[in-house]
Amino acid sequence: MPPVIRISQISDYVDQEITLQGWVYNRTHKGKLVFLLVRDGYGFAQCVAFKNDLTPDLFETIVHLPQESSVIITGKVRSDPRAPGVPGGYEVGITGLDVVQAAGEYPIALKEHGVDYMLDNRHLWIRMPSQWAVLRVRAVVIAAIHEWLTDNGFIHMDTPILTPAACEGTTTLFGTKYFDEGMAYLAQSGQLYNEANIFAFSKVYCFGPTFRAEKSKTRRHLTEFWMVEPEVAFCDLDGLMEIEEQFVSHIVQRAIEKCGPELRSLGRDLSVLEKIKPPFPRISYDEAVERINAVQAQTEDPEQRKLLEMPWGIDFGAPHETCLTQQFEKPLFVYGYPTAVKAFYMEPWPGRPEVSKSVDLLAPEGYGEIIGGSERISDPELLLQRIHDHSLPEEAYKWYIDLRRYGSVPHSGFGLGVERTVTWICGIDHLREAIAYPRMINRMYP
RNA sequence: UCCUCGGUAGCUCAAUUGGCAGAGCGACCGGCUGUUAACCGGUUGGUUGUAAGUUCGAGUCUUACCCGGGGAGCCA
Repeated sequence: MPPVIRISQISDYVDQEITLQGWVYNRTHKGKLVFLLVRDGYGFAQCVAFKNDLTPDLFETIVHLPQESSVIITGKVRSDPRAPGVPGGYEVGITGLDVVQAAGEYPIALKEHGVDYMLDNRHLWIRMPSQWAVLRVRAVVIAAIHEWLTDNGFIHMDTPILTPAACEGTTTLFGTKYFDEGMAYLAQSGQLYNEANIFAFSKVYCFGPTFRAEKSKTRRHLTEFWMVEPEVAFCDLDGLMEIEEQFVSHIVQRAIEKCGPELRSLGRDLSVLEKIKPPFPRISYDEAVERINAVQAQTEDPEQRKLLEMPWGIDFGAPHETCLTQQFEKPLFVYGYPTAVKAFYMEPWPGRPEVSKSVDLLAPEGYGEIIGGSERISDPELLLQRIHDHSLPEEAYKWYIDLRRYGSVPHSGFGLGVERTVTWICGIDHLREAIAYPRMINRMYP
């Protein structure tokens, strides 16, 4: 048997005999020839069977091969610009074919389907080129995250998933009974543990699933999503923004480098992504409010005008983020949010206690927030006061306050949402396609 | 939780004023040597989301409920 190759490497095997192990994605029957679009996990390649080249039995088998049948194909690779696939441009002239299994009638025809139907068949949907491509990009994004952080002195620390209470005391949590200790809650952030970890390791990050029991029903929310949270000792807000822009640029450039065919197959314009390099524009919350108000003043549509209303002091909604990010080609830093709309642990702006040393990173093209971060309070007295102001149980935060007693330093950190980042890089319009098995308010199957 | 749109064949959708339940795709059979979700001919396919009501007659009108899409809020 000729060597088994990966379709992603097919261009290295022109004019050579090869073997493909894969599945029949599509079959087109043209009388005396049959086109099979075969996928092997690494790509999609057209294989062509001519009646004159094969035994009558084998040709008849190929003519009737059901979609998604598993096959082992031998043949010769040739370059042909007509051949579709990922990457396209090469096809295999079939000389032999073994059917591993002839598939039963497949639920997903290569036609239009509704979202609900596709999500019910998510375990099969991930085989299709668009979903396959997005999930390949996701894997590269995750690898790039680990790569950049490791190369830049960060150590990966795992933080607990079962936690005793709300870390930020804001969002709704999933609870479960925990033996005789009362309730445990699924983590919504590893940040507070990260803050403990930096005093041992200086630069750390956690990476894991995050759970929010909010009844959000939008294209930007999942109840279970993945977040990477770096935290850095001796780092202020400016230092944090420098890290973030280097980090995000690396992720995007790696995606272009390693997933060009996948991104192109999704219809993504790579020249847009190639511009994602430091420095990123930085504007204050104050300026952002002014910019939104300026756009709002020129908006004719009364409905849109109402959505863009933006008095100083409120947090951005989706329409505000869209309005801002459409003004820039690169991701946009907005820093200095009102203290009142942010978490209790954020350092106040010097001389402006109503503003916090916080910064969000908004992805361009209307994709919106992919990072939330801040400099953390380092003074123990101020931290204690904030805990009281937010009516949080002091006893539960004893260990966290300890961190400010024993060698406190200015420190900062952020959280990057993996699915939002993948959604933006891929240019798709819904978060649910950026994870293999999305968990949403009314979906837990499959 | 709120606003809004929808639920008819395996899938995507039609069905005029309340008057015979239709098409495309899929599947199956046949034809075709360059298809890109091929195309052409034929066959197959129905508890119209559930329950009640109005009516000679309901996919269509009324009420309640269930399920889903899009948006808002909240956030990554």
